[in-house]
Amino acid sequence: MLRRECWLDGASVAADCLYKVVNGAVRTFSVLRDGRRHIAEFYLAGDFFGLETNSTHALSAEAICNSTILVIKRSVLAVLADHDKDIAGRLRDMTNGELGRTQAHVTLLIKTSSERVAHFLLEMADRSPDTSEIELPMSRQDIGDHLGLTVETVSRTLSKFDDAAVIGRPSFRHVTLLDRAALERIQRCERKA
Amino acid sequence: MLRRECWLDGASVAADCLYKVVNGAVRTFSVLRDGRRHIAEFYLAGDFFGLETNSTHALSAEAICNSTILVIKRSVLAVLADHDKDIAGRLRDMTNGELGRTQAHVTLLIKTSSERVAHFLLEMADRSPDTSEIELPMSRQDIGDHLGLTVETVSRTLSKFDDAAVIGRPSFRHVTLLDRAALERIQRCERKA
DNA sequence: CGACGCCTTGATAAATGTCAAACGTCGTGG
DNA sequence: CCACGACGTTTGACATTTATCAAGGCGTCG
Repeated sequence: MLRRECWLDGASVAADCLYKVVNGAVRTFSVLRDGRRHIAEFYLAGDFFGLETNSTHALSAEAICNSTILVIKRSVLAVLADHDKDIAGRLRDMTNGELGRTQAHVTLLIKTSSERVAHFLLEMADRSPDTSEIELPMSRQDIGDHLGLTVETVSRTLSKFDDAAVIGRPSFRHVTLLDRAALERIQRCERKA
Repeated sequence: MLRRECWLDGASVAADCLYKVVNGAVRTFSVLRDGRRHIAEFYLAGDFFGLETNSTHALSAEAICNSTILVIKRSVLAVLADHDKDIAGRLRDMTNGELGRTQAHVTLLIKTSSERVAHFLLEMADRSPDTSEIELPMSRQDIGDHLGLTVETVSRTLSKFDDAAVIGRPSFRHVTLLDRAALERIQRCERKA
């Protein structure tokens, strides 16, 4: 179990283990030479991370609040998977899911700032216990680094949504979805083919 | 075997099969409601595609020149994988590789236009038989849709590289890397952590 | 030779980033 | 308990990047 601000170096530790967020929140990220940081994904309670075993583009991981993390040795998992088809299948499904989410994120990054923020809010809402009340564990900076936007743009976009009564902001880290349909209209994008 | 401009609907066909490019080139893509298109990946001779089995964000595929495609039924593959650990392992490695490439592409999309184009050229060069002579099977529009840029920006960036004697352009679809180090400097970005 | 498609280039506009300042919130220490 | 300071957030003015619109060039194929 790991506690707040524990840090996992992408190059050394991550590839060796699989992790499960028991409670709290984790971000996986990479830092560019010039200091820009990209947050690949946020993982909330119940999520698994560390699935990517590709060595060249390994990500690092950090807890963003007090968190409890379950660590699973890959070597142990491999043995289990060899004997249990169900475990192997679930591993495969998780990797496929991660691939799908990553591809969706790629699509997200070619959109406008409003579309990105709307998508992010809807996604967070869907992952929350209450689908219209969002407790954000991450800062605006984190959101920006995840969406490929600056803090200022994230903040301005949220203000715009607030002005349009699409969301409410009882506090910095707490967002209320007032008009989900509007958000979905803004985030509009994906089509069958 | 499929011929030029054959089209695979992401929703129906793709999830059922795995494909191998015997020769030619294929693009996987999704189209947004407003007409914007995003090309997820280009696949050249020897590459496999159709690994993503995630239903919600399924991609479509198209050949971009005369191509020969090998089609592998997933149901058959599953049976083979059950009996042959080697096949299962290779499937897993391919999926992991795809995940890594997709994550790298996400990182790419937060960079500037020059960095994106430089990265693209280096990647294509590495996948070419001759690592400094690139035959591009795709149009500028395709490159733009892959990098999240407009045709004009792609063209201007190439012209800039040309002016700086970083690349040569004997013809539209043929690029020569004159100064690989410069490209790598431009594309500079990823750091260990 | 001419038409068409693709590519390049230029002028302009829109979106987002940068820089700077003010505001709130929260934790700390007087 | 209140005052202060640090930090995260918001907002504004301005700069830069990239998209958009428009025109012209080049190459290919009928």
